[in-house]
Amino acid sequence: MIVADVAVPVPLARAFSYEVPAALAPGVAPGARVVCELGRRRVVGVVLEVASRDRPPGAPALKPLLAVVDPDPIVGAELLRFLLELSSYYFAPIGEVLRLALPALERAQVQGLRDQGALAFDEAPGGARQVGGRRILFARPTDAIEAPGTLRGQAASILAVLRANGEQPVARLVDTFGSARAVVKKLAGLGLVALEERDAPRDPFFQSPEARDAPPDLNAPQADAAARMAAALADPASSPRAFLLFGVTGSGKTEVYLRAIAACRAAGKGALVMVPEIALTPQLVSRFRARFGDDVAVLHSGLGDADRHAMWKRLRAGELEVAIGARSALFAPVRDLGLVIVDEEHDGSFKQEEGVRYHARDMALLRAHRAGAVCVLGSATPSIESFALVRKGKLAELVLPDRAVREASLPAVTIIDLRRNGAGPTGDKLVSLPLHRAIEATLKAGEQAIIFLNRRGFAPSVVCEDCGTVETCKACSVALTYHRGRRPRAPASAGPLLAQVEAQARARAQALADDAALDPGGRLRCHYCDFVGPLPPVCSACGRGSLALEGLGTERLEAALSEAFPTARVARLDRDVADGARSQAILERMRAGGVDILVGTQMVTKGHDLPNVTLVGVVNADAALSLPDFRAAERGFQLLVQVAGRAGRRDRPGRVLIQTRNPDHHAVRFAARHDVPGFLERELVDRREVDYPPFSRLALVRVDAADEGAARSAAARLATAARATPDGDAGRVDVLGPAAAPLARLRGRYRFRVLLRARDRGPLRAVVAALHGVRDALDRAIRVTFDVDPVAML
DNA sequence: AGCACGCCGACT
DNA sequence: GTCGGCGTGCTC
Repeated sequence: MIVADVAVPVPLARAFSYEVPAALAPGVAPGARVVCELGRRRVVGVVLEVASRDRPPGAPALKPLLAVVDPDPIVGAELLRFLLELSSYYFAPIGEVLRLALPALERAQVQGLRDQGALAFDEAPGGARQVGGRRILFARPTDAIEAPGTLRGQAASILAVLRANGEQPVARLVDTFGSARAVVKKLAGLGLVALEERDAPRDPFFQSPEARDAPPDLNAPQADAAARMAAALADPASSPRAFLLFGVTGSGKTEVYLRAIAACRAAGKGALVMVPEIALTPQLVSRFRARFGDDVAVLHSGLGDADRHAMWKRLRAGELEVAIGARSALFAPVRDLGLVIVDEEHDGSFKQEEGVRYHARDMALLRAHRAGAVCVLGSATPSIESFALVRKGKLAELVLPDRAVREASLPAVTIIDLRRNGAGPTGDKLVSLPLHRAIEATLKAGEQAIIFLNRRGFAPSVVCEDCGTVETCKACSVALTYHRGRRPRAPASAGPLLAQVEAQARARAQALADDAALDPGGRLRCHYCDFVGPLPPVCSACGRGSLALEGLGTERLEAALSEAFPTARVARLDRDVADGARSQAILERMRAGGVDILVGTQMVTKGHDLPNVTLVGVVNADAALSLPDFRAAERGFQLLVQVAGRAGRRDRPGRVLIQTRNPDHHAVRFAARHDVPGFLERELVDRREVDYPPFSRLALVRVDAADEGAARSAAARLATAARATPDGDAGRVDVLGPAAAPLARLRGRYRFRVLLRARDRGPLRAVVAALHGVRDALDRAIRVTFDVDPVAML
């Protein structure tokens, strides 16, 4: 009997065996999608293996496969082997990994399956997402006017929104008004709204044609790096095959990537490029398109499922040879993979923190290695893991020491000790006098400033003046952040420019004054569970005291700077004002000179060049450095270097001010000197001392449950079981904990963790495997997840 | 994860 | 007397 082992989309580690009917046999091969019955439902699975097998007598009969989905296997041999290996490395069920990696079923395929008659394909089979052509339904207000008082509630609100903002995609209305779909239909019935279905907008990355560029001349280090990679690409047997490209911001890493890709294509092979989520911008993509034309598959989250499927098929067919995308591009079915590039390899967004918790950088190295491909990790601030791999000889280091534009020099960094420097004229301690003066000078010179503050909102916490209690989220153990209400904009008077500017400044100053008096329009928000509530009039603990706003967030900083520099145009960039597209727009405005001071979080770190920025202020370096995480110093350092890199381009020297209460912290000191290798060297010493990665391997067991006692005792059981394991007992695996997670309660669930640490991977894996058995015996109200090579320790 | 089967409360 | 709550058990 021919038997197929099939990975099905359920969180089970094992594959399931099915009988291959003779009629389907030609299409059933490893990597093929098939329809099969699982329990009582039909699912789409992926064939892992096909074999002729005798069934032992008495064994229960196998169910037959019902249909083959694609004419050819959708997963190639190389990718399938890789996915299996990833699944086993992270202890992730293979079905989950495949679901993550594969594109959705096309509507036509579902139709085809239904047409085959045998199947009742009434909806997308479990696990397989179904997609159709992308059509978007728009609602547009008509000129008709309703009889007064006939509309209530959501109908009235939705109509008001449409009349105020013009037509909207119905899907967007649904985000705000849950039942918008039905309401809009009703409004259409009344003739108040017109509905129109349109094709989805063109892919934003391919909207305009891109003129082909000519490769620029390389400087010597670039040429050397490109040559080393080209040599590796030309001879698959050569070594080294994995590189760390260490180059400061502006040193021309991208050009080296482009050369490597060209060499890869010349060798008849395909290339895969991974970039951090926020770095995947039209600007970056146009550089690739300028060099390689439209033969680039851009895999991004805005891609419709149908487009995604089309990209997948074209890559798989070898029609497209280059794929570029964020983390999930790791699974792109590039044919004859010859090169894998991970840009900004230190970036945290390469680690998936949900579901299958894989690290795309680590897996990129693995995939490339198994495929015999060349792997290039690039960064201005390499991760300590990659640095350690260089030390071990696993990665060959290539250095681009200079900024590619010769006259550009690194900015001068000044550390401002917040313990010695008092508040500037704003009165806020976090806007010190030196920072204030620096902003002043920058504005006077007609240049731009970026002020970096890693805290969203107006005030990070709200505290009772009477009893000192901090308002906290009911579901999470974190302080609630105060956000201002949305305020009316200053009226756009048609007067002279100066008058307008002054009017705006007055409005902003007024807004600030209102806030000092605790504007009732403000909201308390939880940054972890997205709870939003009103600001209570009195302390919710003692019921007496009045509440005071504590600390400084980006909103307040924006207001304070607007007030202090009334003629400056101040903008803010953080998650509250901008999603992906809006943030690009704000950065574009900054680039065009429409903003003088940009206040923002992490988001200001990335994006395209801002040549007129000559001042970068880091308001509080300590926020990042004091997190309860062994990687806090590394992350803080990277952040400081990346932000500082925004200051000074071209002919203008830049200035960076770092405010801190820990001026002696090594992350601050080395960042101020732009000494990346020095920092890594020093950090390695610290890591060795505490025996953390890269000197050990970690696995984090997270336990959470709505019931605190249940979570605690489950964590204790897991820890005990880990210690009782042969490797735990023999001390080959340290078991740390159980302990309450730093965020002890999140979204109403109590969280505990057990950290496993070992010198070698084998024993660590043995313990994790043993704990899977313990988990399966636990109550289902308790959630246990295993995080191999954890990054975020919170 | 689904989706069953399976035993105890408020409704026609 | 049923409809239905979600507790545990299985899926080739």
